[in-house]
Amino acid sequence: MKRNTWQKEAVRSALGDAGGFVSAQALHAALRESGSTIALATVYRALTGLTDEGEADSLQQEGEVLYRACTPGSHHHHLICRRCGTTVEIEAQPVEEWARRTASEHGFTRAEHVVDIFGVCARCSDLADRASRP
Amino acid sequence: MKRNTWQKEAVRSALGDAGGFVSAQALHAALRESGSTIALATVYRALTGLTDEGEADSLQQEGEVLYRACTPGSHHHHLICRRCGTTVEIEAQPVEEWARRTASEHGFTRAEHVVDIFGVCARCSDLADRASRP
DNA sequence: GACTTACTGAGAACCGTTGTCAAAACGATT
DNA sequence: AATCGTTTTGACAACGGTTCTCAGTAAGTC
Ligand SMILES: [Zn+2]
Ligand SMILES: [Zn+2]
Ligand SMILES: [Zn+2]
Ligand SMILES: [Zn+2]
Repeated sequence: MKRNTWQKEAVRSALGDAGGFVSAQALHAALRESGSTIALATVYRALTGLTDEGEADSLQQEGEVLYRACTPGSHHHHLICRRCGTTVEIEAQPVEEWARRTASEHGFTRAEHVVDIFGVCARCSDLADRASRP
Repeated sequence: MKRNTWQKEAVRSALGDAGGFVSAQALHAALRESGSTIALATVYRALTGLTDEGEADSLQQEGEVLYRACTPGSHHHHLICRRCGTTVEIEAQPVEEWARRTASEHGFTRAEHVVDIFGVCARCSDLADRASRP
C-alpha cells in the first residue's frame, strides 16, 4: 500500500511554490534552504512519482530534467522563460490536429508529440533592457 | 584556422549513412565496426562542430543527445520512429505562425520552439504486428 | 622540409541520476 | 499503546553520457 510521508508532501508543495520548471537538484536546494532535511534521492523519487501520477510534467533541457506542477489530466504545452523558468500552460487544438494528421499521413502509429516554446518573459526582457542601456 | 581531417569527414559521412537520429556512442560504435580507429571524444567533438555549423540537428531523448544530418539552413521539424530512428523532415507553416503569435501574445521575446513528433514508422509497425500474432 | 598550431586519442573527471541496503516510520491490527 | 509487516527514507556507491586534460600527431603555410 502507498504511504503518505511528510517528504512527499514537502516536494509536492515546493514544486507548486516554484511556479515554473525546476530541476530536482534546484528543488532539493530550495527545500534544504528552508530548513528541510530531505535527501536528494528522495526528491528524485517523489518527482518521479508525481510525474507518473500525472501531477507533474517534465521536460529535458541541457542534459537535465525539469519538473513542474501542472494541471492534472489536461493535455497542454508550455511557454517557458529561459531566464527564470516562469511557465504558461497553453492549449492549441490546431497543433494537436496537425500532429495527428502529419503522423498518419506518413504511416506512423502511436504518435506522441513534444511542443514547447522557449523565450524570455516580459519581466526578464525588461530587466535585461534596463541593464544594457542605463 | 579550421583544419580538415579524415576523422571529421568520417563522422559527417557516417551521420549521413545513419539516415535517422543516432547517438554519438552509436555512431562511434558503427565507425569502429567498419574498421575506423576514431576515438569517442573525437566523435563528440565532430558532432558538436556539425551542429554548430548547421549541418546537423540534435535533440535530447531519455538522457542522451541524438544527432542527424539535416538539410542545412532550413528550419524544419521531425517525425521520428521511436524504434529505428528513421526520420522525416517536416515543414509546418501554420505551426511556425502559431508559435510566433503565442509567444508574443504572452509578452515573450526571443522565442524558439521545439516541435517533434515521435511514433512508430510503418515498417516497424508491420514488424511488431507480425511478431505479436504469427 | 621545417614550423606553427589545431586536432586527436586515451583516460580521468564531471555531473545528473539511479541503485543498494540498513535504519526509520507508516498504518493496519491487536 | 505496543506489535508487526511493509514501504519509504537517507547516505553513499555506482552508473552512463559527456566533457576535460594534456601529451603526441598531423594539417596547412612558408
Ligand atoms: Zn523570466
Ligand atoms: Zn499536444
Ligand atoms: Zn521504424
Ligand atoms: Zn518551427
